[in-house]
Amino acid sequence: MMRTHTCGELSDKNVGEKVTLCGWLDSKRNHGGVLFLILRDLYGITQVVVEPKNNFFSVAENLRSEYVVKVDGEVRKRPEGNENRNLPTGGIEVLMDKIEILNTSEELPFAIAEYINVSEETRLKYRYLDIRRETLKKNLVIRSNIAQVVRNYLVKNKFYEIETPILTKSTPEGARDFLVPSRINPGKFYALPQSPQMFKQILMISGMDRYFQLARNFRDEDLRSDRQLEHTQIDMEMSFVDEKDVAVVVEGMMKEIFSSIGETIETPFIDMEYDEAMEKYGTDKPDIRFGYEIKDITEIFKNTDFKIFRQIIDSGGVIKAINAKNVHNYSRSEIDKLTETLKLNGAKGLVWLKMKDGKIESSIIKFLKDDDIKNLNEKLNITDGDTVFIASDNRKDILKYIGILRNEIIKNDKNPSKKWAFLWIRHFPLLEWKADENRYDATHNPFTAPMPEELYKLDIKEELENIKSCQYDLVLNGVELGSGSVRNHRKEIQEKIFRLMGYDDRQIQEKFSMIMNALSYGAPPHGGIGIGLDRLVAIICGYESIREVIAFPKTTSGLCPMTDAPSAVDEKQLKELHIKDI
RNA sequence: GGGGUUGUAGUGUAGCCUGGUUUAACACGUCGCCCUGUCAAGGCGAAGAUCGCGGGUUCGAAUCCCGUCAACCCCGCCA
Repeated sequence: MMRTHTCGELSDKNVGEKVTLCGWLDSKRNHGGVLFLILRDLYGITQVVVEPKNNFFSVAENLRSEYVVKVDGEVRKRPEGNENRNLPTGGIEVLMDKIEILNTSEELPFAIAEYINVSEETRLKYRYLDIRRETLKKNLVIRSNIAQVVRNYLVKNKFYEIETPILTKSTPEGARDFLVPSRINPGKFYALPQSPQMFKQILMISGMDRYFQLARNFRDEDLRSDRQLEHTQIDMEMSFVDEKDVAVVVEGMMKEIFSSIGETIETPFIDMEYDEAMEKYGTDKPDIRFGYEIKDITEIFKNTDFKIFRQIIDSGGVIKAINAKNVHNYSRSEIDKLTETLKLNGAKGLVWLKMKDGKIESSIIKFLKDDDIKNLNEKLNITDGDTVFIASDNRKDILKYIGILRNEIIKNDKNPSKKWAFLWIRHFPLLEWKADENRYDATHNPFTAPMPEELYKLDIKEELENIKSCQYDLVLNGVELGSGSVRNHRKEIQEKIFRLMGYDDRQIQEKFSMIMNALSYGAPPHGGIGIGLDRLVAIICGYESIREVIAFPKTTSGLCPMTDAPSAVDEKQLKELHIKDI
């Protein structure tokens, strides 16, 4: 072994031992006589002392930042009063005998220290230096630990880890595929998987009973702080299950993950119908660490003289309100800012009402009768300091606007009721009408099964958009962590859904032959879920951006500043792939 | 595809709105000298930027305008 200890493990117990440490020179403090070297590796930092009489003093004195060194020495207690209590190894130091330079380093673009601010672009270009820093290093360790907890848990619960192909068939559904030209088959392409969806279902049909994989999914769509071209999913599928069975497995897994980082979460998670979530929170991924329920107040204004509400109500629209309670009276400029945000998203305006020093103030105060205020108070429980926001529009758009509004209010609330708020959103609509393409589309994926009691609606045209499905989303603190469903295991139902989506028999055969064929040979009832590992780890580590928990992420334009990918390729390569140069 | 914000020594920022005392400032880092108990060590000194790139307006542009590239955020998109 090159080293006897790491830089993070020596303590009082080792005093008197001869040790050898390897690491990077974090910093050097030269006092003209005594010289301190701070050695760093993954595990921590250790102080090395070099005395002037040491034969290697001049070697040590001339070290530069991030030189890689091997130090032989003796562990000794630091002199009285010179301990560093902020450091696990701060009680001891290594009195150097000998030093060997294993490698040198150029001057760094930025110091390996937490307190140095560096732009994300520079961090990505020198990712290997960024990872040497404490934060990113810690994030990657946490991520690895979580992945390990997941594997252990699933294996313990009789899941088998099975790899599915990265080179697979392009599917017409969903996101844009990444295509890989086939050299051997001119003019043909593989696609990188958007998810192992069909393969995992086929593994159930294969009788593997329970499958999982930490699967990489690829989507050629624009990036965001919570979206990369490739992301990792905890992908799983189970046979002979209903939605509750899947939930039990996932909840158990989350419990173990959180307990591994010293956190407690409550199970079972809250169940919420999709319709209820939309009605109460205006979104299918509500952050229920906060209240701020949306209330329908259309009834209160049914006889109003306020022109805008009048028109909305007369044309079948609705009026909804949120009481921003326990925040503070919003100032005029804060309200203006909120209004601006809503308008950017297409809303027409925002009405406000607040109670200040026991008096009601409002942008529509002259239209409010005493009865209106009484009714509003009953519905919204308005007390001093509250600001109520009221928006109106048609039934469809209002939910979006009021959902955005609620999110803005949440941002101003620093007091969540709890740290981790998990919930299941259940029974999404199965189909939605796509007017521009003149067909129905699966709201989730085409393999999601309708709820058994809704099956008959598949044959009633007027009911198609009302069919509830066995789809469930897992939401944590307002973030969509994962999505799953009980699948169609009966071929004729799957066929019916494809037809509603506008595919004829020939297209079904062409595009989905593998799953359709497999479904005809005794497919068991099955269901599963895919949970975004990047998002999960990001939330746990306290980030909005998943780039902070990915070792080598891409920028928002899909570039990698470190490798310079994507890049141009040789003409020869293109020729082999039968691709014409552009 | 669209909108917004940003781009100034190695790093992070100020200056830009209101063009000229700017010889572009500050902090950290780097380099040199001093210093025997520091730990984001300290003291003294030095080097380092044609202000993302291209064009325009102007007597004069880091500063105003247009274009372009890149980063970040958002909409679309993401079953």
